[in-house]
Amino acid sequence: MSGYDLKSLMENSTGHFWHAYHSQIYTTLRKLEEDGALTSEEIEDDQKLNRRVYTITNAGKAELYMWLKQSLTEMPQVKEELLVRIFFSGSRNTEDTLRELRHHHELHTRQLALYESLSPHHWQPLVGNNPDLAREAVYWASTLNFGIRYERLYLAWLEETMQQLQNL
Amino acid sequence: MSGYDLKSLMENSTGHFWHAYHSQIYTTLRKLEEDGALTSEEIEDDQKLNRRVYTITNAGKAELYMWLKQSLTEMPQVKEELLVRIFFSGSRNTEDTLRELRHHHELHTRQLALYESLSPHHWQPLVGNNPDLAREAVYWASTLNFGIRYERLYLAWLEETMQQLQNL
DNA sequence: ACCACCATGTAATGGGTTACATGATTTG
DNA sequence: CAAATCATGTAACCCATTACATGGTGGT
Repeated sequence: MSGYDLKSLMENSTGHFWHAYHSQIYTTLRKLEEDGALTSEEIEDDQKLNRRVYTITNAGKAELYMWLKQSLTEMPQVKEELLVRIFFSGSRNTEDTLRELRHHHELHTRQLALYESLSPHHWQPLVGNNPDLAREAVYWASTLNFGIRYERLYLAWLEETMQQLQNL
Repeated sequence: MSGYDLKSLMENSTGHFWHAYHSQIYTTLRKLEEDGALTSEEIEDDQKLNRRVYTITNAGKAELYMWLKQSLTEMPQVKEELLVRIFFSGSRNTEDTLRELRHHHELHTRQLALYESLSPHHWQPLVGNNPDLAREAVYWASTLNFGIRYERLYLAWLEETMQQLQNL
């Protein structure tokens, strides 16, 4: 697919656990082509809409499988800016902190609704009776499930924290 | 405090939502001193143990308060490598995936136990009857609480995912 | 006409990681 | 005497973000 396609696909699939800006995607695709992991061809679409479409090579697939083969042994380190802000909020006006938390409560409520609307049975028709896709779908569903659980955790934590601040 | 102190403090306080390597800490402290947010003095400890101890300036405090004043309006974007791996695990041997998940289950079990052992009433004695510290402690407890909830979510998700993979 | 979306790139900067580098003190 | 911990730094590199930059298509 093209850089643009990849960007769109990422936005509504891996977006909640891995994202990239278009600038990074285009430069990385070029670099991967240099390394031999991808090939590309420019497609001229009659009406001069130029798209550069990439295809993974066998070497590229081999690299992916290699990456999967060696397990991740460390716990990924979290970076949550909102928690840093809460950590230093002792010197802050409580009402300001509450306003910020309420705003994030709204954001995460919307995010949860979005994930729930993407629930597995929605893409069931796409999978159809292809057993390979059905197998992959289990893994995709698992990552979506993480997203749903994460949003629920976030909302529960926000609610508990707001409650505690109101009791100060 | 010194760079070394900061590093140790971060490891057992903000570690689960913000971390930094010593190389970054030392260079950033120097940069903040240049910017006038910190001052430092070298302390020679009789036995020639040189420590460079930093103190925040009023300008530095003002910067911190400014940063707190302007709310975070965007949702911080998550980057979870394990989820990327799961997303691409359709082509993988199920047993390999399960082994990796089991390993992470162990890691997160240990992490949860650690957080639970740090539970707020443990640092109650430190706070004593200082009302300023008591106020701050509410915020610190809130971030620790997030950590505990996060580890529980992670474990529940791992268990559900392992169950589903075993049913394949 | 303007806006949203399709489509692609480069450049500058900033942030973060790994590796290189050193040396003292304390504990088993 | 070896290992862990205290203590500090630099350099190279890589990854990621923001800003700069361009131009076509389709709908209201």
